[in-house]
Amino acid sequence: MEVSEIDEEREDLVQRVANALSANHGASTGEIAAAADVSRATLHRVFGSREDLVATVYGWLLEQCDRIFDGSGIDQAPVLEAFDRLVEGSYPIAQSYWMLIAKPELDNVPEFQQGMADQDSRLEKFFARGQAEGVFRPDMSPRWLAYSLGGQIMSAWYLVEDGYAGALEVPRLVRAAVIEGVLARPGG
Amino acid sequence: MEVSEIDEEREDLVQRVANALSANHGASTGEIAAAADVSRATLHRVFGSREDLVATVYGWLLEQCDRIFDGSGIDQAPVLEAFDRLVEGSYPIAQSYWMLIAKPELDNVPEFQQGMADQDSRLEKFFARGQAEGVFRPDMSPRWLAYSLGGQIMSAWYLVEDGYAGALEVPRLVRAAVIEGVLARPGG
DNA sequence: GGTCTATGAGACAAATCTGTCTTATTCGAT
DNA sequence: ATCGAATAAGACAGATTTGTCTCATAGACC
Repeated sequence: MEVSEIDEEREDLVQRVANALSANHGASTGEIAAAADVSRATLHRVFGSREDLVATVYGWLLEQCDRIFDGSGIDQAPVLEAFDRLVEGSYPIAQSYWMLIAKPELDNVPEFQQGMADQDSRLEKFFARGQAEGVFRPDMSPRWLAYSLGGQIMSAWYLVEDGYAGALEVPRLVRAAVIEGVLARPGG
Repeated sequence: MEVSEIDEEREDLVQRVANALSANHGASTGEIAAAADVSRATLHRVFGSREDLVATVYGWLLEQCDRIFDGSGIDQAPVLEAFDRLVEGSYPIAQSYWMLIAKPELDNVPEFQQGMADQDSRLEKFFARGQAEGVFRPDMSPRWLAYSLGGQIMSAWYLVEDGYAGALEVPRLVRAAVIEGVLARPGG
């Protein structure tokens, strides 16, 4: 058994646990284990206590977010191209990431507070860059634009979850709604 | 003690319990009681079991939503006027209402499923009406526009919660972001 | 085949949560 | 001042959850 396979299995497990926790924040270790398709004993062997498990999942989500931001070229790629890649990349973990925001379980863990603040700042800088380049309107704070995008991606996740759109439509829908707005335009 | 005062106190209590549950979905009755500033005994006397308590809060939130929709003139008022009142009215309960969406606790209670489906449909109809009147762009489904607005209001709630905007700015911010979009326009 | 490792199943005590009760206190009304 | 209703505080048993342990099984590797 190779090391990379171990890692892959472990990451798959973390992913499944994250999904289980996202779907039901207060799930017991028994429910999490069932949803992740492992025994409760294995869950404890791998992650330790429930608190450790949650911390591991949170840390993993923050790492995922970092990778998605990196991969989208958020810091240097042309703004509108990065925007599309950002939406496409972050949409799958939208619900899980929202759990980070909504859950106060780890409010007293400075590491996670800092990690989330860093993600927020990075997205805020992206919109500030877009404004400086004249792409985004300058009369709303980059912070609000960042929050707004996050909410749209979350909404798109639920739209797909509820069966009203396909996953492949998400980038188009979010782009149209966020970038262009919902107003009908005589000019097209 | 008059009846109306009893009702007011009860409703205040429900409000505080809703806030406590919104801030921490998995809160124990002890935590909820502490957050609502009553004893755990009173909580049980008033609401019954924990499950009954959650059901009461959920029902109350759905009623609130109905009242806000009614008050905004969602079904008949001029679209853009209703839009502003909708945002302004629903913003305070945004986080609480999101709890309804995110929590599967009452998935097996048809009453709540129906109530939420009704709210969704009502908001969807609003956007369909706006499209029919030529106010909203017709190339995105009303369902997506409804979800999108919900996400924006949620984002605005967090923006205020985190101290990056004042409550009074919310209608303007949401209106600008949703209606007009974030793109800079040569035409202003 | 034999061995080693990881896992699932189940049991178990400790901790936590829930629902109920009793008692004392507070507050308003008379 | 006294009464009565509502509450807070605390105790309590039962249920649930958690963390740990043991044992049996399945699969990888020699």
